[in-house]
Amino acid sequence: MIRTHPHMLAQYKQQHPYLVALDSIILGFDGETLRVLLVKRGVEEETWSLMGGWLQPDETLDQAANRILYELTGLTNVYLEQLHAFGDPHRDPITRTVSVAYFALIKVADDESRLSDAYQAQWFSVYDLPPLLFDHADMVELSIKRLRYKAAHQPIGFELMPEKFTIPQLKKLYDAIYNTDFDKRNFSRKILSTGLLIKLDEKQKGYSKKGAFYYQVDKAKYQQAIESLLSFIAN
Amino acid sequence: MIRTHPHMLAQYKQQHPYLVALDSIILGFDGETLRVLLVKRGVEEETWSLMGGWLQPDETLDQAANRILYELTGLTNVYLEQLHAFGDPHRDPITRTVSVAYFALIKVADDESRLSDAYQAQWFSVYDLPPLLFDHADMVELSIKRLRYKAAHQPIGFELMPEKFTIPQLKKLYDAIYNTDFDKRNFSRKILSTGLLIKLDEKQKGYSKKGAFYYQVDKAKYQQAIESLLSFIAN
DNA sequence: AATATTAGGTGTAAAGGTGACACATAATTT
DNA sequence: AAATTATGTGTCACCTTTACACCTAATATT
Repeated sequence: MIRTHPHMLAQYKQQHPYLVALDSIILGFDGETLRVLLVKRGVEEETWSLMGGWLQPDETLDQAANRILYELTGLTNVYLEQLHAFGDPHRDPITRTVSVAYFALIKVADDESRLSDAYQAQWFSVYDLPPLLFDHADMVELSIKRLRYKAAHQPIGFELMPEKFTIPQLKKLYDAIYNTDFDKRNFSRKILSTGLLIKLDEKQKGYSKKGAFYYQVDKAKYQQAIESLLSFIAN
Repeated sequence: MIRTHPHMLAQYKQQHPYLVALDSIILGFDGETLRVLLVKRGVEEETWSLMGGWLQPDETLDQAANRILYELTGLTNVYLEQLHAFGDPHRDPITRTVSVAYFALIKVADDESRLSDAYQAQWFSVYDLPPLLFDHADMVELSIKRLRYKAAHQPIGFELMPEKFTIPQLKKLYDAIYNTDFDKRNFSRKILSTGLLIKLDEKQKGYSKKGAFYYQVDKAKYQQAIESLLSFIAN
């Protein structure tokens, strides 16, 4: 039995334990700019940082990341994915800490009201960030890369949209993600050809004269698309 | 100063530290089958496992993964990439351990001779694995998915090829990765159209009657291709 | 009431890439 | 000298992508 192997235990006891933290890059889209949610955590009043917390003894990493996200936003069922583990020996000057970064995509509208007051949370443009704690700027940078990479291969952008949205709104999101200006005609054709959107009868009022039709995601098809992506790649 | 903030330190002291391990999924290709290098580590004589080790106080995660890979294979400058952190509370029954898994792609020819004897290392087909320690089977599974995903979008397959190789050999690698049989004519057209290969004058002898020309990777262009992928995606 | 304005939405044609398939070629074996 | 076997080039139909033009709906202006 491994469980009680004496050499094994000795080998374990020689090792140094470290603190394990989780940090979340919470990305949102306000209709114009790609934004990241930053907080002033507890006692670190001077510096903006990512929302984070410690791994508890009874949790998996995913559970911990979800818990921490919930503590700040009150949201569950959020798109949340492990990004990368950061383990530079000096990344946290107080004590050696390995941080597992997660990135979350949320619908800003959902959020607004529910934000916990305890953290002085605020949305910042990802292209104009304040100085951040530790290596959190690296984490944000990597998350943008990951978002660009994924959004190019998977219909992941919907995670940042409200329940109903227009094609021009979605185009603005992709413009913001890639910092460019896609052709509206080709963009809408490409998006609609995925068959993942359901056109609603309702039009958006106020923003433009003509008004654009609202769409919503066909959740069943969307789920299927995300899941079948891997088999699909291999022809 | 954060460094000496009293509340801060108190907060840190309440936390539980855990052991941090690294495990490497070392993938190779022998010309026919995609293989993973497994070991019988130290005292765990009964079970095959991934090569792994503990994070040392002075190392980054990448450094630790490289060190551990070197200990087994004697190789440096290997394609090595962080895969995922695994942190189920009970994944290691002896004590709570968070393991950061890395996946490595190596040229089997390189390896052969240099393998350390200390670990009883052996290559196994990824499609026919023995029972593995802890959650190592999950790690291997995830690494195959990642490899399939990446190889579909990036010219990463070359990492598994020897310095010079033929197009039919490369096709066999892709056949093995995707468990399929690509059309040789379309495959070679697609590969050559990347402009990443340099044709050599030399032909492979012995394997077939006609013999296939050897190619090698244009390393400058390859490096550029890997790096420029992100900007490239956004048109 | 008529016209101008503005953003939404549809259409189209050229160019490029992909997939399915046939055949010529080089070198070894018989 | 003929047969064999895997290499490597060629072609054609089809689909996707790109670039660009114009019509439309609804509000704003005169």
